[in-house]
Amino acid sequence: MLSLQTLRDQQDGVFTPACPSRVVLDHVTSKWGVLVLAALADGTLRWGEVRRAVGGISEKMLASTLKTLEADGLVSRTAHPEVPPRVEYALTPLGEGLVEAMSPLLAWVAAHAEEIVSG
Amino acid sequence: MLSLQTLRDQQDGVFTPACPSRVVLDHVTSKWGVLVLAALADGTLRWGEVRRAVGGISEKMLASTLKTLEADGLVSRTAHPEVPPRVEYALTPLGEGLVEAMSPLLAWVAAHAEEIVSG
DNA sequence: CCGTATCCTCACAGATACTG
DNA sequence: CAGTATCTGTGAGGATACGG
Repeated sequence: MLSLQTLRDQQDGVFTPACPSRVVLDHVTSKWGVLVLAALADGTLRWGEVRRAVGGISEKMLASTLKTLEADGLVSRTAHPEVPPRVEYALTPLGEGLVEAMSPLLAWVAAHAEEIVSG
Repeated sequence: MLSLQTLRDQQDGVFTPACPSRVVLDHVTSKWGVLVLAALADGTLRWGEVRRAVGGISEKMLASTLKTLEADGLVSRTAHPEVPPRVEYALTPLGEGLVEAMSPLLAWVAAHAEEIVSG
């Protein structure tokens, strides 16, 4: 099974406290990051659509989560100069790779959530 | 690609605000949860070994993280009645399944961290 | 419609000290 | 060795109001 030790055998010092992977892991596994990325997996969404798709996220946290993901190069933002304004968010190729890597985790959690909370 | 919508098509209401999967997702993607689980993927570890394997985690957070994971049925705790005390932690079958589902994500983050932070 | 700005709070998290 | 106890702060996150 893939363990921390296995990863470190392949890549020296990975996931040690000072390693950048710790920062990326924090972004990716932030409270809302996973859900926003998964929401965009279907394709481009507008701001309000992301908000509804995720559900329960405040405007402030959506803005901040999208900014972090955009700064990380995982999500792209396209503003259309119209009235009323239209802004669209989509996964970058990098973000698509990440969502694929997250998929088994999401599927597992969806499948086992009931078992765990009732357990 | 696996999206929120895809998951909801298969399982009505999953990952909506009131769904238990949100709680499980929070536990699993907590700051230290991922790293502790990955550390245990190699096999049984003693308290101090987990602490060293993860790196940078305080005693308080290790205790609290292990408790949450144990309560979720993902990690088992075995206290050996010896002096000095010896306590061992291991993944349960459920936890092993979770770690397998997390593996692609960890591998992806390890592979792309540098690329992301350097922007 | 798509955000910013502001204020507030509470639980996450670190540091330190101590115990069976 | 394997924790618990306590104190403290920081910032993630929510609510509300407002602006382009």
